[in-house]
Amino acid sequence: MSAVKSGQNGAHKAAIRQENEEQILAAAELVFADYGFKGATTARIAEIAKVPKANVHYYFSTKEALYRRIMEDICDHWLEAAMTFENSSDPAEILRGYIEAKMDLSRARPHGSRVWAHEIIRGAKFSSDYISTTVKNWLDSRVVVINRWITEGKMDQVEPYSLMYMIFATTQHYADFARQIEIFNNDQPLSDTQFAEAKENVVRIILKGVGLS
Amino acid sequence: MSAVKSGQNGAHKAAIRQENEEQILAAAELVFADYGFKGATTARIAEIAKVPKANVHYYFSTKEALYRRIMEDICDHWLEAAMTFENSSDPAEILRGYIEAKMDLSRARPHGSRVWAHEIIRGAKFSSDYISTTVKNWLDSRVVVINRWITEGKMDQVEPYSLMYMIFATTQHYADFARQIEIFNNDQPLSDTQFAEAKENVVRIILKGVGLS
DNA sequence: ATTTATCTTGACCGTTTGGTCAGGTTAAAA
DNA sequence: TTTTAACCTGACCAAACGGTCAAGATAAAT
Repeated sequence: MSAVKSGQNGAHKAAIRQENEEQILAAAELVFADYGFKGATTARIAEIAKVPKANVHYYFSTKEALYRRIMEDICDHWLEAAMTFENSSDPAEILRGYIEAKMDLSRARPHGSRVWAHEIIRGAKFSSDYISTTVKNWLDSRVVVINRWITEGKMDQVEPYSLMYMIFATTQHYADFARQIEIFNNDQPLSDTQFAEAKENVVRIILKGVGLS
Repeated sequence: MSAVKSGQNGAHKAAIRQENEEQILAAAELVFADYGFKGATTARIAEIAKVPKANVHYYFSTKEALYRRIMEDICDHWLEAAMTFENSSDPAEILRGYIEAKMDLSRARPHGSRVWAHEIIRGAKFSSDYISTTVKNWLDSRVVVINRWITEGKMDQVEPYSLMYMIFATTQHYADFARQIEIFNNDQPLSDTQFAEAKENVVRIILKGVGLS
């Protein structure tokens, strides 16, 4: 018997596998977030996941396989946030919704954002395909939407890419540079209230900045 | 004789030392920018600097000493840009000048920005003192200036920290995420013209966003 | 009860790591 | 010219690295 109870038909084994994989994935996300792919060590991941190092390699054949799996999970979550950027309805509400979704993602999964940051800073060696296809297609279609809003006179004539980069940068900054923000905030992580206010400030400045308020 | 000629009084030796140190420092900045402190290797630094690995340790006793030196140089350059944020004259011009100075810094020294990003993402293990003293003091004094502008009715009532974080994030994004931007730009680095336009767009959105245009 | 498939892990392997060092070269000082 | 101080580097080392493996433990299937 273990902490995970057996229902029937090998449910116990399946549960053990799931629990171990989750523990290893969570540990890996943290370690990759701190050190990037090259700097991270499987020994440290095993230590945090509280399993022997050999067990990490039992569930994930190589460090690279584990890293790719982490990247997939991160991309899935990013896509979820991206979905909030629809092309119907009111521009201000759409932009607000997307900025808030990205801010919330930075708050809920800060490690994921930091892994992504490492990946891009180093030159997107593992993810350039994903960026040049999935992400680029998504971005280009949003650019079309923004340009339509501009043509329709709904907002200022801003360069859509510059605007999107500003949104990417600012929202992810609250995850990637959380430690710096914490130091400026008298060594205290932003409280839920402070974060909610930051979110509102970001939305307000950007919306007004592009003539949407 | 070597490529570096002797003037007199040990000038040759001094010149050799300077040239080697510069070559090692340039290589180290690049490698630390790619991999962070832990992921970087002295062998790779030596390879890029085109000196034997033992020579790297002759000029810089340890990898950590080399890293600290790089961080010092980065901080010096950041301080230069920070100086453009004066507390006299027109708010719009001051903010514009600072944003442009930070964008130019991202363009001129992208590796430095990426080293800094690694450092903070990992938790500012080497630089928390510098941030909590020099940088925090500078930031807090700028916050006072911005609050004065607000009191004087010169700009909107924006939370100064949120604004500064937005400027940090957006300007540094053009260095740290240059590879991602390059992919979006059809695998071409931003040209000087594109970069100048991006700079102007950032300035325009932020200035208007805080009611300064 | 026995077999089978999965899970577990200490010990180990070849390679890479940061760092050392002895012995050599070069150029400035005496 | 001789001495001295600085520079150079191949060879080396202990520790840490990603990954392997054989032998054992556990639980599902027969």
